Amino acid sequence: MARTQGSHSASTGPKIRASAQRLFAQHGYAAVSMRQIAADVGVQAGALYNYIPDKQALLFELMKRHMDDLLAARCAQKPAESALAALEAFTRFHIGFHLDRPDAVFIAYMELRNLSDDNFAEIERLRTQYEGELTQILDHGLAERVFDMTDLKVATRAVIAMLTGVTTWYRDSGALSRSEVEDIYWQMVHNAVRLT
Amino acid sequence: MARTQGSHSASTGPKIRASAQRLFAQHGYAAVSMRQIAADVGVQAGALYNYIPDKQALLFELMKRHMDDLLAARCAQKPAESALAALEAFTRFHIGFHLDRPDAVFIAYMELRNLSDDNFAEIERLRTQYEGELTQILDHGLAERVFDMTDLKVATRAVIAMLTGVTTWYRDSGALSRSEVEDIYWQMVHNAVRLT
DNA sequence: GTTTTTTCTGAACGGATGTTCAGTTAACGT
DNA sequence: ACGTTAACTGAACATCCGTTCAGAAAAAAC
Repeated sequence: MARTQGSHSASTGPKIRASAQRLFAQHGYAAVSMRQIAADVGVQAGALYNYIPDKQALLFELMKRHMDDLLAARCAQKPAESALAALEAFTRFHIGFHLDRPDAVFIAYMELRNLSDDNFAEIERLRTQYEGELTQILDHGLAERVFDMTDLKVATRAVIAMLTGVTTWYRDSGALSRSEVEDIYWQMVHNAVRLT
Repeated sequence: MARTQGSHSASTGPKIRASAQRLFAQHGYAAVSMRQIAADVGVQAGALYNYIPDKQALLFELMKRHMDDLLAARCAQKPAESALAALEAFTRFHIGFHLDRPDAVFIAYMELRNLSDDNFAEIERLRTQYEGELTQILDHGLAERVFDMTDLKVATRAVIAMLTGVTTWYRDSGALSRSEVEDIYWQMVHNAVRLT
């Protein structure tokens, strides 16, 4: 046997990424074999190599796409009029974006050590760029005298860690709606950095 | 060849755990082979099985010990006189304990999905127990009217995520001392939950 | 000094791993 | 209708995996 019915490049490529994303998020990059991904797509392992050079490149592409999406979505937001409004918008955006992509988020945070040195550097660059968005907001808030914090960089990381943490426990089937979760986190973020 | 000079059970056991902890933290459980661990200990792979039933048990033992240490160290703290003092003590304790054990912390947060169902349930139980300590403090603060928060459980998780995040960036060789980091985080945690 | 026990080696087990490739077939262009 | 191309199969490659075990040697017991 060889080429199967209804097979074409346009659908297999995305299918591979979708299967890999789900499997990597569930079991981890190192624990998932190319044969498992192929089986999930409905194809033999060799066929994967028509779409990707190797397993490492598949992981990198998933993470790169996720970071590009994140930065693009962030840039698409309309600029806020004040630092306070900007921080609220960032908080709600971050929570919403991350809850929409639990698998991609999981991979982006857990599989950094499985990237080659070059690939890691690229992802880290994008991550730092995103962090910079929040740093800028907090910095503006300092200038406007509406925020107060001892260390700008530490505050940036603390806020992002707190917000990203929502993905470890939130489930759509749970008691709280997304907007309720956003409200709760926004209150805490605001209090954490507000001028008292 | 067979038994080597200076070999004895009392030192090989701890060596295995130490090597496994470092390698698991660095490359991930699934990416580290028993032969790599054995080589790091200075022994052949087969010798490991005099000390552990299998690889899974090795991972579980590392995580179980970490959680037991965490809960024991927490219980050893003297009780605080107020909710505010208790939250400050918890904040400083959590940061200090976690910065002392970067490898163990990394494993405890990253390798949960590589635990068997039974082992996962046990670790999860201990993690929930630790979370409960913070929930209790926040609850007392609500009763004392010094804290205010919309959702007790969400606040617990948000604070823990923020505090644990320190392990992802802090280095002893960096610009900030540990007590400076503790001060900064304590200020943010306090503000996040204080009554306004 | 001899025997017993503990600790480890080295080889082996069946199976899984990422990746390559010649060959086969479906889909497409004309 | 026919030739070309794109998509995939299935087998093979060398290498690694976790785990077992008979046997050897060092340490401990007597």
